[in-house]
Amino acid sequence: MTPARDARAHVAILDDEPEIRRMLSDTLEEAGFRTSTFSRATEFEAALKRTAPDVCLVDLGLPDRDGLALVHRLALESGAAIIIISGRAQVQDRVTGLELGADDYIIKPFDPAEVVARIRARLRKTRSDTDRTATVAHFAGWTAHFDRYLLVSEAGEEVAFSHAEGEVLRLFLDSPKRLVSRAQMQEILGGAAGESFDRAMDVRISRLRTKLGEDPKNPRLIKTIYGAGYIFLGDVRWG
Amino acid sequence: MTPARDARAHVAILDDEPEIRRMLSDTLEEAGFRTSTFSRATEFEAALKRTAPDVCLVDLGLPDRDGLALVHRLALESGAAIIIISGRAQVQDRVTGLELGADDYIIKPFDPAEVVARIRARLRKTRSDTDRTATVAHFAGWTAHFDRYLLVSEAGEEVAFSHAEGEVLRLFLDSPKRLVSRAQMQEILGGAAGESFDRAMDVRISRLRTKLGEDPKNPRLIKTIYGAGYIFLGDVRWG
DNA sequence: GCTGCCTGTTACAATTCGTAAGGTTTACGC
DNA sequence: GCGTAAACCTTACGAATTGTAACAGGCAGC
Repeated sequence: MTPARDARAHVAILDDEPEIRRMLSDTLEEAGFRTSTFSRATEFEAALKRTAPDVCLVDLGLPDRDGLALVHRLALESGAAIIIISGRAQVQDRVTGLELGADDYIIKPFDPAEVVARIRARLRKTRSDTDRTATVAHFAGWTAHFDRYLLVSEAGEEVAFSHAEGEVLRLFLDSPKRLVSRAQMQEILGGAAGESFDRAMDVRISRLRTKLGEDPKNPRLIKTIYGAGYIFLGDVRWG
Repeated sequence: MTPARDARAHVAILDDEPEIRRMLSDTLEEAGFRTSTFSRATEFEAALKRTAPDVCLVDLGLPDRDGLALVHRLALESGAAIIIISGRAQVQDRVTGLELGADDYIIKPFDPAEVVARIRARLRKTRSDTDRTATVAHFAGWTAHFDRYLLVSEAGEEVAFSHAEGEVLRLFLDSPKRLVSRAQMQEILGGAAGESFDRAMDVRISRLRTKLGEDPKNPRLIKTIYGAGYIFLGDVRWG
């Protein structure tokens, strides 16, 4: 149903030094991660609109943006684990970095092996509850059976959903309570770029909302973020 | 009144040095955690059967048990976040500690403030992915529901706010009674630099003020500091 | 062929939010 | 006090974004 996603965890690396980018990227690829590297914050942010990495490695000493402010925004908006890499070794730096939402703080110079270990530690906690093979999900009084294309309400009502609707629903259930941009949807659902795909997406979501019994004026599960994407509220439990 | 369940997160401390135990315990209590301390692994394990802490701080240099083995068991059996505290500073030590299931590794001697920050970082992710970002805030007779984009007054009136307005409101509620400069807003709200962003910001704030029912002549909640920024007055309570 | 279902497309309505423009307030020098 | 410049507020407007109804093509099964 979902297109064969890359099973490897995706690590985004933001550092202005090419040496370090390459070193990190090589080490991480070797350790079994998928990586993408960026030298500038703007570039990095643009990429985040298209794809949602599992971990972000962020160097604080960026030329084009205040690193801490970037971390703060990431922490609020992205579901990724955020690991700061920094030359600033003062305790106060580490404390403020962590308070602003970073999940870890690694000091330069660092040992690549430790970076790998710390990334793994983060992924264990973040990812553990996402069973990739699961076919049943519970949320907001509904039970979705992806193998039978069926939604079952608490009262026992059954509502069938289609393949296209299921793709969207699964995408939402895979990352509840975080922003899913249209670009990400396009990437994952494999739509052709362009204006018309947006309309198709709208329609898919509209139909899904109807089946979930959402009030059009005031949807409680699938929220629209104007100019940014959608966010699925509701606690999700797979299995 | 029935004793309310202790809402504070519970940190279990296992260290054989009384000095350190006391120091950690004092700092953490002061930081708003509930603590319990243990000097021996056996004692600690016995306690775990009765109560499930949210975080375990474990010193590796224990007299009565191999610390790493203990960490490994904890990682498998307990849902707590595990933070190793150790005098062993080699990269290899850290890597094996993390691989065995620890969530963080702090080297002695450490700064208490960093321990607090790292514990908080762990709790953010572990505690329940759901309230990663708090979603309800009370202030000045209002209750803001960020998940529903709704302000509810004491009288029960509901006022919807948009995403852009919510961003600003959240920024204020995150740092009440402190000056928030326009530069900070720009960084955090991710606006492009330039004159035009200032005007946009003005409008956002104006609209927010209107929804909060502020008297334009005499705003009580969002105060303008001419030439510097804004300051949000009003006591904020999250949750 | 026909029928039913799924899904994209079109068209139009509704909403959001930045921008422009003009008014008001503040700070500061006189 | 007054004048001026800069900062700030508000309103109205319009471009961009999103929602949804209605239509049409495609593809199964019969």
